[in-house]
Amino acid sequence: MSSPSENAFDLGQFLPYLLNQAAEATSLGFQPVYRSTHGLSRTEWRIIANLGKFGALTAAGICKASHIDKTKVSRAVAQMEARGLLSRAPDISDGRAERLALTDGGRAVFTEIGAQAMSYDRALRDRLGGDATRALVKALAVLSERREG
Amino acid sequence: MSSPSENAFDLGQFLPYLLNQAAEATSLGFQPVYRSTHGLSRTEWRIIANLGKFGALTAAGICKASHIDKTKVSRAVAQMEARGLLSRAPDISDGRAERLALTDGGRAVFTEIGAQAMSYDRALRDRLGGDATRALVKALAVLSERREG
DNA sequence: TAAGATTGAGTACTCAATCTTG
DNA sequence: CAAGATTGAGTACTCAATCTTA
Repeated sequence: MSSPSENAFDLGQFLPYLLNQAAEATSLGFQPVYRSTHGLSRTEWRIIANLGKFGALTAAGICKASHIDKTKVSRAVAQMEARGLLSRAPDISDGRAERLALTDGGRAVFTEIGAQAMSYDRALRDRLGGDATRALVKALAVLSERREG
Repeated sequence: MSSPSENAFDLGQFLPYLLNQAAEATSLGFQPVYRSTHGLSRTEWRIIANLGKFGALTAAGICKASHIDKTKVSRAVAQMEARGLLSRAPDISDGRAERLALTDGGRAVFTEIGAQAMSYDRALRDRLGGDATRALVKALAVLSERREG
């Protein structure tokens, strides 16, 4: 009765925990690429990835696309502008917003890290195999749906 | 040629990013249970879950079991002791270590949050279905394997 | 008044250094 | 000197408040 009960909660079978472990393991495995080589934080790398994909965005657009907090984006963008990775221009249609875009240097970083990211991703998918990868991606999409609350 | 290329990196198909999105969505969904109701951080809740499962551990044991950083554990444990959730006792066999265990109050918290966690987990698995859940858990285990490096 | 964006204050995290015991 | 555990300093995050324009 007082021994480890099969009715007791086991963190090791809790999906949010298992998801976090896999997310951290795979994120840490890729971290050296943007961190050691380019001195970027994960937030900065994600902003570069979004600007590289969409071409130009406002800060709010980056927030929506990446689910990064607006204060993180604001501070990261300021530093990335100072480092010459992106440029800011007033938004023609909305005086409150600013149009953010990668500079040539930022695009070069995107191209280089992006290539390594695709290679890293392929390696992960190879480890899983095609069927398991498809099943995983589908499950993650279901779990990522934002519920009202 | 300069339009969004199909050869360019897409964060939305990058497994570490997708894993992070799902991990955050599911973690945030459960957060109110330990945070609002008991004023616990995720680290504190994880420590309770580990002590609840294993009965008693040293700080290093918690680190190994949960992959939480040792300084996080040290500071969380100090605060949890002050709040009466766990107790410390000198380890008989090793004068450097301390044996950590839940108090009656800590066990009550574990029982209550644990029950809600199992319910939350069941709901997630129901959303996925049995086959998808099994495939997901297996894939997460593969991706969580710590690689040398 | 709301939305885009920034700032300030408090908290928490990260990394190295430290203390104690094996 | 290595291992368990804690502490300090610097950085980053979180949440509320603020500023400007729609």
